[in-house]
Amino acid sequence: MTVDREREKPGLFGFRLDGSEGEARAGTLRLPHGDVLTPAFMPVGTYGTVRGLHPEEVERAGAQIILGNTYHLHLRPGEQVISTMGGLHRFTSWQRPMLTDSGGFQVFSLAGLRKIGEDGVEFTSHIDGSVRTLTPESSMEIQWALGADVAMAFDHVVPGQASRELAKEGMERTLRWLDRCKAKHDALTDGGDSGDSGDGRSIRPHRPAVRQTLWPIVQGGSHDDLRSRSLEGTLEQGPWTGTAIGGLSVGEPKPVMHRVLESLAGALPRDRPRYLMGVGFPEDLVEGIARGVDLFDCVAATRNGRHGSAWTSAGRVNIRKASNRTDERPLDAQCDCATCARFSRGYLRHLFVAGDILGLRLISLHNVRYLLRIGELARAAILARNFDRWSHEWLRCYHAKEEA
RNA sequence: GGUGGGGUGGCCGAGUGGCUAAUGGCAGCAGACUGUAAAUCUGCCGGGCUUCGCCCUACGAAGGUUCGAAUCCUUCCCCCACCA
Repeated sequence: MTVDREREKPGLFGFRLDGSEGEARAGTLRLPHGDVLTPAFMPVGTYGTVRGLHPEEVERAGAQIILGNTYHLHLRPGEQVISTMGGLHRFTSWQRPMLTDSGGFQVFSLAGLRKIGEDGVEFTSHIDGSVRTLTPESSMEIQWALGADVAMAFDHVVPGQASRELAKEGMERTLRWLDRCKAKHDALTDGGDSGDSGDGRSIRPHRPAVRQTLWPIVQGGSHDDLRSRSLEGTLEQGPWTGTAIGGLSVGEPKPVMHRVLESLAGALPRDRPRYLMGVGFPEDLVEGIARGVDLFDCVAATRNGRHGSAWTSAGRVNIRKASNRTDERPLDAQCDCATCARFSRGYLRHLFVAGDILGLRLISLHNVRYLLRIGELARAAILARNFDRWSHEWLRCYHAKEEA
């Protein structure tokens, strides 16, 4: 069985640098459920599903790893249910690697529904109004029960325009919480046996044991010195198998994001994957890769897809526009996705106007593929030591279209 | 032929004397969306202009009452229901 073979490997978690050019890197991330070739985009599956898409479609689009969300899965169906059902992989029938976000982003996105304190955060559930508490410890317990390959530290995300004072507070709290996350995660990791018979038939409660790693998150808002202190404090608590950069693309101007990435690039461990959380749009991936980022995730592919907005090599396409009514062309003639393989813009527009879910699905699928392909193209360019030229050309064309 | 009900902006449908160019909804047009409270949200949506304002034309048609009418009166046209 796969599981047993993986156990025999020297390590379940690893990262190998396959090539680099400037800051840009190509690598192989080893996780219990398989390898991830980087740079890579990770589709977001908040509720244990990449919204609207069949896991087979997500696989065929080239996704190597997807996300789940602690807060949302805790509210519904609850980690007990998922654990009883054999863990998130088995529950969702996704057998490739998975990563769960800690709920830290919800501290930011559900700002109107939560109260933050040193111990943790109190949320008023948007589902039934009940009060739910998330702490560094409970986030670890939930993620442990979910059993993704990678668990994320519970962090305090502040808005991009946050004052230095607020950004400092969030950053320092994130460091204190990281200490608690690590202690709790270590305890969980050391505490159990594998709990998994490995034959795939066990219906015992799922206990992921050592098959999960914890990644810390660097915060500090738009302030380079805070970012630097955050990274320093984070690495002191290591070693870690990966490092995440959070609190970007939350309202700050793009040049600020680029500057923060540049300021961190030199100090981030070279032999560990770097994950830029919540990013991004196509241009953000290219800009991020150029600044040393290996992993990305973003809801925009599926959300914008559901809203009828597609990324294409000719610029953004709003499929609902009247100009698409009798357009025979695919969304993007250069795209190799299943949507572009057989559907016209005119038909896709019709599906949106008619309100059929197929339209949402097809454009979501296209957008997911579009971002995954950027990772693949960038990787190939880096390995061919052609990334600098490729990325400049790509960005030049991209911005030309934006202005057209 | 009789009786009753009704005709409102592309469609449906509120409004029964001034705050009405006329609530809503749909359709239409455009925009937003970055670790998902989003198949969502926002703006425009009679015509024209120098468009945080002004001017025209408007609630089946014509005429009337009134300072003022989609709203009241008269006649006509059309639709629906029931009765002959």
